[in-house]
Amino acid sequence: MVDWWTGWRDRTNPPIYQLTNLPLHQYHKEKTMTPNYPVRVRMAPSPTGYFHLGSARTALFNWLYARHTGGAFILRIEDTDRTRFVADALQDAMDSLRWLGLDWDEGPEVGGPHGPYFQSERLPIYHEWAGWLVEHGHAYRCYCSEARLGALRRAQQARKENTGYDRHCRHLTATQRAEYAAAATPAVVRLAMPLAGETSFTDALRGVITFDNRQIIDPILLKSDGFPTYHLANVVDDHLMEITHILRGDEWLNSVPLHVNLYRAFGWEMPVYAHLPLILDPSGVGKLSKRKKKGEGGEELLTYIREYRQAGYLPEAMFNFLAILGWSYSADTDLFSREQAIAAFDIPHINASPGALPLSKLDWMNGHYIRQLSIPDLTGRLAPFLARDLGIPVETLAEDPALPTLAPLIQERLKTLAEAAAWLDFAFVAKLSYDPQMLIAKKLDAAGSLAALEAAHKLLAGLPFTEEALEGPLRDLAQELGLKTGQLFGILRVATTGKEVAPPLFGSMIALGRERTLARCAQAEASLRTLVAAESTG
RNA sequence: GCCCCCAUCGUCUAGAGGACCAGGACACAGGCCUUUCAAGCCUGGUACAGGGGUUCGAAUCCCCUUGGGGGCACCA
Repeated sequence: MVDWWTGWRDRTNPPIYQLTNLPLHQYHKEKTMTPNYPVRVRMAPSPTGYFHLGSARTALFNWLYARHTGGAFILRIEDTDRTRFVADALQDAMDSLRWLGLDWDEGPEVGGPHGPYFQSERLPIYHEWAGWLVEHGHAYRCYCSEARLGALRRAQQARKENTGYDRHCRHLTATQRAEYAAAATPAVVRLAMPLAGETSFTDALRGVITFDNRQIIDPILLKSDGFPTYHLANVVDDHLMEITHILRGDEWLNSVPLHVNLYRAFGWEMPVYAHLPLILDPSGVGKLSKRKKKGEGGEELLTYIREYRQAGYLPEAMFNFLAILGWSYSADTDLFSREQAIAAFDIPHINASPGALPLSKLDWMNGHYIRQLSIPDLTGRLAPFLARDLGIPVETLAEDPALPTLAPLIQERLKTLAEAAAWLDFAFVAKLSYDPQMLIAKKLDAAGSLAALEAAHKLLAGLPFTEEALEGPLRDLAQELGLKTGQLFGILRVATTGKEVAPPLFGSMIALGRERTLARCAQAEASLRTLVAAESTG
């Protein structure tokens, strides 16, 4: 067991979050140093919805940083909002994390020395520290009703002033407080922000950032229902859980000065902050997390990890893709393994600028990883998707001897596993249904196509069903008939698969087997005869 | 409205004052291969938002403008 805490304390390099007057480019040189101690980082999802793509990226970066430094990745559940609680959101988050291979060292189901890891189970801790702040004059109880707050806001809006709390309760006298307390008036606890001056901090990606303290008006720390707000809970827990680095979404940047003042009030050492760039909608407009939007082709834009999983993306592709969302592995490739990512991960190569979700790259990347799969692996992964989309029990499918023959035929054609059914349905239906017109080859009529098919049918009947045995004779036949191979094979393709675009012909026929292939030739001949008859009468 | 962040090909990005008339990837276009579709290989086009500085020298540092994003809850 690594004594990370000692290592952290004993580190000789100055902490990079110390305020610096260095110009940014100089600062960037400094920040390249990777901590010479194991970091403690956390992912803190809120169970108010399914696990989002952006959350997964944040989780991944934290996980990579922990693994890179030999540190710890902690999972903490921020379930302090009782009104937005979603029952299966926690399970979804854990499933998504595990699917991506992001294991946590402390947290739900694994425990750890800093528990509990559910904020709803840490209420006494928040009460204790909120009370401490009040006692020491860094916070105060506020008895303002929501009605008063609402009226205040409307008045401010009417006067076109900035909205915000008027600090009414900050100035209560001791006797007034005693009266409220005696009457058991519901109260919240607010942070007493400095009334003037500035708060600065260093973001590991952006350098020093300074805010005017007047911008933040005494935010609520403890709600009247006894639950903490994010601000209190996250500062208290990060300190108590000995978090050293916070990598989180850019949307938190504006509340850092609040957090800084909380750390100061407590007298606690601050962690290193790195605010990750937001992932924008593929159109580049708006952040991804807002709401379901439509993609360019009007298709649903996937936002939850579970949706990507169901759409047939591989976890290894997703991992790789998520890793390039704001971080660059190297100047000349986007493809890398989990191990390579761990070895290379660093803060300096995280990009501070927000970017659109490059979904076409995900498709390419997923196709790449599908092509890397061994055939047994591929068939194993394909089975649940085919079962789902074809309505066949998985067990039946898993035992189907045709599957290992079919899988390699489409391996290099797939962008997602979910596309498999559309390619392979022909092998799993009793009878094909398709437009007979497709049987007529280019530059041929129905009669000519029929003659070609009959000849091929006859030839096929006497041939062994192997790739080598089929190809030569069929090519020779095309020549004998004075046809291009494309013409003859096209007819056979439609006859056997019912599609003009299908997996390679001979492989498809072999997977189908002699019997079914010949039956489909016969079926196609019947269709063509009808067309011939129609042509001669019409 | 106020505050904060960001700004390189269509998109994601490399870039830490000279190695950049800017490299890679995806996408796109053309070609090769070819039984369809893919895959693969080859080739191609397109970018430092604009304007001022600093410097012998700026994609890189500073300022302004513009554009984009985010935040301003008893949500996280």
